[in-house]
Amino acid sequence: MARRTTEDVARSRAAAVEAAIDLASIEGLEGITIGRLATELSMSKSGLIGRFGDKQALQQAVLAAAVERFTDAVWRPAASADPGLPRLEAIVDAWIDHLRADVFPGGCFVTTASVEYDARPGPLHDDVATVVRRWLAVLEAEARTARDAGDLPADRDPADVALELHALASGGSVAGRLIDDPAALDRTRRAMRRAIGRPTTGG
Amino acid sequence: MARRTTEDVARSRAAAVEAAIDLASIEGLEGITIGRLATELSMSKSGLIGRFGDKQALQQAVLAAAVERFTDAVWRPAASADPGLPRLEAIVDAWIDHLRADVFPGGCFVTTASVEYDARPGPLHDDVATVVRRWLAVLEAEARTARDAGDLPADRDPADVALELHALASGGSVAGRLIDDPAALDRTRRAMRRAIGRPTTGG
DNA sequence: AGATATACAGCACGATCGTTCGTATTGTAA
DNA sequence: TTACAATACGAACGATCGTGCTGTATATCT
Repeated sequence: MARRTTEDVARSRAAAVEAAIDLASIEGLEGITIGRLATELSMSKSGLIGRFGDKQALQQAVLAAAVERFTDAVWRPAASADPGLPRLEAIVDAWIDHLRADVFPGGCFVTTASVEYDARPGPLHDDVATVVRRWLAVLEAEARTARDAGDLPADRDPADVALELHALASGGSVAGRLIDDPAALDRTRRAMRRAIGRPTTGG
Repeated sequence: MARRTTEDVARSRAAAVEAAIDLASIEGLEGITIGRLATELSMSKSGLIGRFGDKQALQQAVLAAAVERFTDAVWRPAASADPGLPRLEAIVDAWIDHLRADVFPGGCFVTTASVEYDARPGPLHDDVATVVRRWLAVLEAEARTARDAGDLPADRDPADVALELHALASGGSVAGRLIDDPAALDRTRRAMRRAIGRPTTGG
């Protein structure tokens, strides 16, 4: 019985974080309130915050869990593809798929967090920045591999490719969601494929 | 003297809106607080809110004024360029310039507002969506002109170009600001130029 | 000059914010 | 059985939220 209880506790904490992810993907990480989250989880404010210490620790836990969710949805399916261009293409597909599937009910969580903290200092800013830097580094490494293999133009900067993909995915999904345009993700996908295509392959 | 006073009032209202723009570009449109804004303007909460009616009306006024500021910085300088590709290139340059010049102290205001309201219904959502739709329509019209003039590939969808430019500018500037990478705007500019370049011109 | 409208300060309101208590319950370890 | 740590509750804290109401000073108009 000992095991069961421990698992229950862990699951309960995880459940709180998962609920908070969904809430924060809509309202923002700063839009989380202990009261609302506690109500949604049918528990007291003090009981909820007690697990994390304070609100900031909760936000950091939520961010970490959301990154995990993103990694599962985008990186993991693509990791089995060959390094370089094939993997980049797999990432693009998985990326668009995860946006279309509403893995985060309010749009990409990292994008929301990025905008929230891009001009506000603090631990949360640093955490989000670290996450984005790491993701850009992954994309850049794949782009470099692709270029070295001749799958991208030799004069193409891998860091350019990385930022371009990231900007398109986050900007495209936000705009599409905002103006409620179902074609936006298709356009975004085409643009991302263009970004990793050889110029001579055309649009 | 009558004129003077009326102008003072208008200027006072405008000053409130301008201060709110700067505040909201950092903290978000939802992060505006009557109390903080009033303190910053050295006036009472009731005196401030009295000019607008309620907070939502203030937010809408702030959004409208921010759009004006964006238009002044990006559209107006480019409007004198020839329609089509030249104007698109001028827009890209002005766009990047305005991001580099920190026209909005906390990053592009419309981007912040887009992310805030992309998953939240209400009048603010509708206002922001209208603004973005209008801007995308402008970009699309220029792209169509460019394509019809042979400055873009015939099989290139003008709406694709519009969304691509918009996504790159908003996504690129957010990421660059977040990870504090001074080269990000250069990369974004290259990507935007790539988006309106003929494939054969290369990277 | 007197009437009227407006702008704003001051104050209070109910609500909610994050946080901190004290306490009761529970599972784990000695 | 006893001691301990974790969990969660209810209640309350001071602070701040947006928004009313009221009095007053000033500006505009007749």
